[in-house]
Amino acid sequence: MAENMVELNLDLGNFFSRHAGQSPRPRCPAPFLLKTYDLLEEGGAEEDGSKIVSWNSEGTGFVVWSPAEFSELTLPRYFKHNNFSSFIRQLNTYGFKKTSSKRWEFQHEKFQRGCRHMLVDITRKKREPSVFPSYLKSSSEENATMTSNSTEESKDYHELLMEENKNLKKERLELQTQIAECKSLQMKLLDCLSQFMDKHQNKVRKTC
Amino acid sequence: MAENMVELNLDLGNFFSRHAGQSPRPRCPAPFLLKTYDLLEEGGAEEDGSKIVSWNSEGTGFVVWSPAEFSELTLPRYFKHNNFSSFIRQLNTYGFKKTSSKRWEFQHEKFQRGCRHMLVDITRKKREPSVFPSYLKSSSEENATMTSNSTEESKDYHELLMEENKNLKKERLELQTQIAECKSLQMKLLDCLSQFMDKHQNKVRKTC
DNA sequence: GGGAATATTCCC
DNA sequence: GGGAATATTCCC
Repeated sequence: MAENMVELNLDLGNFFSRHAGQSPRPRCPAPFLLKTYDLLEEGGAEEDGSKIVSWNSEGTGFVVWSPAEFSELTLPRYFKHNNFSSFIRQLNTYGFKKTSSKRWEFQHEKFQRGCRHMLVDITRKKREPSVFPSYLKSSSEENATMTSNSTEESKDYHELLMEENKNLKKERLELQTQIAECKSLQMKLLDCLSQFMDKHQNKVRKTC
Repeated sequence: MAENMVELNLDLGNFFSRHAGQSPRPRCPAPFLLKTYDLLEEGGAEEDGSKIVSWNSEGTGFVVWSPAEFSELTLPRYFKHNNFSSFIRQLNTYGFKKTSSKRWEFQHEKFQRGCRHMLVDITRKKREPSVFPSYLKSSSEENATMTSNSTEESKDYHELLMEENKNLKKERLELQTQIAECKSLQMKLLDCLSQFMDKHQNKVRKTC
């Protein structure tokens, strides 16, 4: 059914959110999420009636009933690979949780049957770009000061600093513009003055 | 011929170079380079004798004679896509240069016919992980102060951010001072002008 | 050409 | 599960 769907879902229209600082919510969901959702809608029922992958009974998550067939048959129709582990890696990247030890079931609060629109609320876990390679970081908690106020509500230190810096740069640009205008006006005034000088050379030499 | 070669060239054994800081030379070349080299060895001669892609006559670079066929036939046998532009992007990442405006010819000092072993000397241009999003960077060099003591060893994210923040505030103060001086000078000039006006009211009314 | 986001791979 | 390198895409 979705034979030619693999190359669709180009995320055109992400442009506006991309360079907008703290994009609060992208206009369209990540391709990975759309493909995973669509792959479930399609169902993938086998000839014998068994399923390869499907929503769980409540529609609050999904189950890969046959990882082998899922990898060989389903994945390459939606992605550029047929590795179950790469699929899992993506699920983790987007914050899905494995919710059963007995079967391959995954859930995400915002990934629900019938709620394709909610996918926009699912974002990648952002690894904040650190200057230090992770293997040089101390694993102990001596850095606790940095993460002290733990509530995820308030913007963290980085974001606040970055936001202030962004504003400062904007302000700098405005000030530089002001200075340019100032200097331009100065030139005009000086021109004007020199014209006076020329015309009233003798009389006004010592006025200023 | 190379039907099943696509998934080979896994870079096992790169472990030792990976976590070693400035890995001086990886044990094996990047998959992209091996594939590109191999794809040239294979040749890709057409039925009619024309070539899709080949080494140049000196063996110092290669030419894609038919981008369309190269994209449709060659690329997907070695890579997970059939986009010429993605291939070009990779060439740029590894420092290849387009060496002709008339045909799709590319060269890299270390990419020579018969020298598969030299591929280990070709490395990705490393975007050194910058703390600041590029769209916040001033394009001019006014921030030179920030990278003054250039040794990349010290300073983490917070420190860099705070330092930039501090510098921005200092800069703001300087700009504000400049503006104040500018305005002060303007006032003087205007004063001066008005004195002229007063003194030569009748004569010079239309000079400016 | 290249920056940066997302995808895929590899390893811990 | 997740860090990090490489690959692919998208945009400037």
